[in-house]
Amino acid sequence: MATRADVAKLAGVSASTVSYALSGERTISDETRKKVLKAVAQLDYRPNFAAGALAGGKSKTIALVSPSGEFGIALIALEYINGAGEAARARGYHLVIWPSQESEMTEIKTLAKSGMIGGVVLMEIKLEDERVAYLDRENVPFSMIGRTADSAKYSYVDRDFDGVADMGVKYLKDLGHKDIAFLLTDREIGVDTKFSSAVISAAKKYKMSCKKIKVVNEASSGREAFVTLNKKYPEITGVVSLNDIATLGFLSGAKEFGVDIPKELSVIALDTPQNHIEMSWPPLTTVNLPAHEMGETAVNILIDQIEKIEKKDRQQLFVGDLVKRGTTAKARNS
Amino acid sequence: MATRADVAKLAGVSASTVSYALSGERTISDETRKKVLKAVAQLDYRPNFAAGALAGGKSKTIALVSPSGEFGIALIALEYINGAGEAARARGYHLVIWPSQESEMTEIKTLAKSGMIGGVVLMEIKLEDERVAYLDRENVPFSMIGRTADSAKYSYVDRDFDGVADMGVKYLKDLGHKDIAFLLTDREIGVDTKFSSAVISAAKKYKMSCKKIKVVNEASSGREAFVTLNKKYPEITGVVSLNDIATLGFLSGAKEFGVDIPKELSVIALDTPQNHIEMSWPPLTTVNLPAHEMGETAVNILIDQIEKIEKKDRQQLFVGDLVKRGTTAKARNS
DNA sequence: TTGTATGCGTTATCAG
DNA sequence: CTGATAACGCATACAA
Repeated sequence: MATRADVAKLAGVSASTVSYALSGERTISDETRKKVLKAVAQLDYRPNFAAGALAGGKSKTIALVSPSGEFGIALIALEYINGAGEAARARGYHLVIWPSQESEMTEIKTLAKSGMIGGVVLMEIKLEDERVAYLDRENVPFSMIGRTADSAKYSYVDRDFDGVADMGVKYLKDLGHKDIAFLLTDREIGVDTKFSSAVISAAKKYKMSCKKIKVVNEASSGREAFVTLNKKYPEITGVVSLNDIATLGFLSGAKEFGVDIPKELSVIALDTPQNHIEMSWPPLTTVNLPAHEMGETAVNILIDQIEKIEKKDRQQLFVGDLVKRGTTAKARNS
Repeated sequence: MATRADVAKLAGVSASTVSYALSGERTISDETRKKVLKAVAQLDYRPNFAAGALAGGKSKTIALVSPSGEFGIALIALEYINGAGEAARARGYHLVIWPSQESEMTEIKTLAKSGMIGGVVLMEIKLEDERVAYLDRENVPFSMIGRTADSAKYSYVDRDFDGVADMGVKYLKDLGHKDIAFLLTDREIGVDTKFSSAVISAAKKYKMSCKKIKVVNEASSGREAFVTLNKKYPEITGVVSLNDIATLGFLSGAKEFGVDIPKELSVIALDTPQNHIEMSWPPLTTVNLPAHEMGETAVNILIDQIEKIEKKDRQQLFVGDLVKRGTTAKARNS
């Protein structure tokens, strides 16, 4: 394995020159740089991460604390992970996966002190999150996918809840719907609360009536939601769902009871994976979450922070795209 | 951050003694060990990975080359990843994620030469895989999730195709089914071929007739498969599916055409994620793939190899569990 | 613009 | 059983 010394010898320069030529930390004549780069290519030299981390005191490795993975979040999680991994590599960093059941503090501590981690990306953020407090206190650079209640001073990417809800609800409004319902889990965590009020205020903005139906992350629950809706709220013509599995059950329930989607009832699912493929018939109209891009961004703002690059956008909100498929149509009464 | 030297000083021993006390690479008196461990605890000392890798020449970091992620594999992939990550950590290793679009050789080379990788876990193995050949040639320890055509000499975990097919088909037989069909994608890669012949021979073993229906990974395709089946093969009472998305479409098609599942037709899906949650109504009977455990095992056999621990089981095949839910019942004609 | 020297925290090789 | 001491490959302050 070629080392920096080998490169130096071949290029006829000193070892440190090679370092600087590669890192750009000081000015180098064009001629020397060319010699160095040529030698690098010839020897197929790749810098040794461990040595770099040890000598420089800073590691070019980022840890991503990943959730253990229920089904629902799993798909999205992988998009985040791949996005983060790609962004890291693009900037010369490594991305370590740290599967963590809970907010295991010992894990986080080992991480922070292993000397091989330059920063941390956190997922599954709670409104009050002790991991955040700890990393902040220990001066470990970190960014979040999601955010705490007191996120003002931290770096994060998150969904733009209002934007997402608005996009979905407005589309129904444009199709002439006036009475809608929304399906949502009720897990007492930030996401649910935020989506709930976002949908409600979007409906209010467009002067639509809006009922909330609670579901859990299962098809059977979505089916029951349909039964409830069908019985209790016959006036409703449009449904916004925030759980794609329950949505599948909902569609299935409609089919079972002979209600035609989208002719009699429109359904739109929010917050679905970007590479959502057609899991239902008719295929579901969705507002996708750009998870891949969010993962990338989370890493990029973290690296900016590590490398002390000043950027304004240390907090970014994402909406995603409305993908019109087969479950939405003009309101039956419009 | 406490270093080994600090520990040595506090414990009143030499630096190297601390190393050996921790690694167990040479015999240490009980008394000294206790002193050392106490000092370690007091200072909350955590070894520095980078220094270890640099000095020892061997890194306690494993890279997992992860697929970019279509929907179909994504779920399973996350289970693999988390399993692998946990196993790695349990043995004092780190798991780096290396998202890789194709079998990008440059990526693999960077990896192998970065000096921070002690071994590699490969996913999405092709029958002929140049990454495998390269790692073998370069003497980089690796294990595979999946296997090449010439896998005899390598370490891997894989599904037991025959076992999985047998489990599913036998269950249908036990329910009195005699004429079955199976849904399968046809991507010209190892998995499809192996599952295809495994199902066919299981059917033959149990003296059942068996038709093959090709699908792609979409609900609409599953729906069409139902239409085909309904028209062309009315005698069939049981269906084995190897694609859970298409299966959803299949169920939906049955509902649309008023065919009762499971009374008139049984459906069982093979090779689904272990934490498969109820995506359909009625909930799908499945044979799960123990992906989490497979990820763990892939890492464990790799570490055995790295640490030159002799084990027989460097190749392991997995079947998984039959989970009986609501889409299977006694054959209508039995 | 470039070269020299030192140290990062370990592991491994010597001695004792 | 234990203690010195030399690498490991690189970054960086310092000298030229």
